[in-house]
This record gives sequence, structure tokens and C-alpha cells, in this order.
Amino acid sequence: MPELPEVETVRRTLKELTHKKVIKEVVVSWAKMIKRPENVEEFSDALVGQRIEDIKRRGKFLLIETTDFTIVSHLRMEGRYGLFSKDDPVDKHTHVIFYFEDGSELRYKDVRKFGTMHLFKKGEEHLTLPLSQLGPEPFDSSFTIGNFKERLSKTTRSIKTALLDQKIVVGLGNIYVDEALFRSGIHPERIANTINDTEADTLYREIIATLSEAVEKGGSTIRSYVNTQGQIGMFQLELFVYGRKGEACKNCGTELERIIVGGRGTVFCPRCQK
DNA sequence: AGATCTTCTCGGACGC
DNA sequence: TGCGTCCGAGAAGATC
Repeated sequence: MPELPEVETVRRTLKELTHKKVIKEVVVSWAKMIKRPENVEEFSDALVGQRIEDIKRRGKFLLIETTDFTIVSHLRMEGRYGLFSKDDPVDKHTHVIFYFEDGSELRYKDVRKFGTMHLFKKGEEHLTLPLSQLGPEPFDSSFTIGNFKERLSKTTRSIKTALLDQKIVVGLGNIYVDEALFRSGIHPERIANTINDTEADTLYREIIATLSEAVEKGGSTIRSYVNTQGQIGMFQLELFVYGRKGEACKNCGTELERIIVGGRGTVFCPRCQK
């Protein structure tokens, strides 16, 4: 499931693959994934003749910038982009195809149909949902330890739930939140406002370290994550807890436990995480 | 009234 | 084979 590192990997690949290509036609075969504008034809029509100028990322959202518009795309769990030629058979889970003037096509596939696309006039995408309420980027100077501690001190949710909410910091999903909490020695059910100063310092550092190491490794392959080129990711980041229920903690050997926190499956070490 | 909780989206995987 | 259940990111709506 794409979290920040996977989305960043997709962004980099997609930017190379689609640079300066001009859209000839857009075909949407699953209209419900287009959340803005309400009329799907408006979405398709607006993009005809547009050139792909840049691909950015905000949290787990991809921002596909064209001459005049920005497509805000969220992959949710299973969304994937791939560049194909017209001779490639169209997968049944393909919901949007961007046809380029050079004959190539950018296809969006999504088995679960959870992904979304919003179209904005370029520059207006940050003014409203889905981007307007997002917290700071973990690698940006706007993500400060002071603000992080203040936000934690003001909520009574579990620390895991607080971190999955994209308001304190963006980019963490179920994999990396479990990893960051393990690396910080913090139990996922700890109430956020009970996290002490030292723990918050560690957590802040480990959130950034966990995500940046994963970006370096090109994202995770958990649940057969595939990059934009249709290749299985070269993920090599060592996962300490995610998906390892019942296995031995790599730090102390204790059997890892799985619980539900905020409705999400959660794996942790009962000995290392307090 | 702001924080938190619940519901909804969807189809593959899995268990009986 | 055919049901029923589970899973989950984010937003909207409901509730505290």
C-alpha cells in the first residue's frame, strides 16, 4: 500500500516517463473515481492538449501538473500508473487512460477502485480539500519538533491513530507508523499526550529516518507493490514489525503481537515498546 | 465548537 | 461453489 516512500518512488519514475508529453485524449471508464469536477466529461475535455510539465508530491498525493491544470491523484491501497503502448492489452482494472500525442498512453489501474483524482486549475489545488488540511511534510523545515510536541500534547487519541491522521505530519500509513513506533520504543496504544519530551524527540527523529530510509530504498514491496514501470519494487528496507506477527522481535527475540488500534491491524513488540 | 468516532467506498483473499 | 467476513485511506457526516 503506497505510503510516502512508495508515492515518492512513483513520482520520480512517472516524471521521467511522461516528461513533456502532450495529452491527446483522456478516457475514464470508472467515473466515480473522478471527484472533481463533478462532471467527468469536463475532466477529460479540460486535459486535451495539455502538456505534462511536472509531477510533484504532497503527502501521499501525486500532483500531475500540466500546462494549465493540476491533477491531484491518490493511489489509496492499490492504485498504479504505468506507461504503455496501444498494442499492450488493457488490464480489466484500468480505469483511466491518458493518450499522448506520441502514441504512448499513461494508464491508471486500481483493483479496489479506492483511488481518487481531483482536477484543479494550476495553483488552486492547495486551497481546498483534499490538500488544504494536510500537515507538514516530514522532510520539510515546516515539520518542527516544537510543533510536533505541541500537537501531541493536545490530543487524547492513541499515538498510532494521531500519526495516521495526516494533520500532525503527512506520509505515514499503516506500515511506517508501526515501524517508526517500534524504532522509538513506544507502544502504539499510548495516549499521545502522555508521550514525554524524550520520547517525542526520539519519535520525531525516527519518523523522519524511517521514511527517508524507505525513500532511499525505493519503497516497500509489501502486498506486491509495483512501481510505475510495472516492475516489482527493489525494496530492501528491513521491516521490524509490519507483517511479522508471531515472529521474533529483531531486537529482543520476544514474539511480536498483533492488536487492533483505531481499527487498524497493528504489530508491536510487547517488551521493547512501552 | 472543536475533537473524536462512525460510516462509506470496493473486490480479492480467506474460512467454513 | 457459495456465501459471509475482513481489510483499509481519507472524507463526510454523526456524535461527543
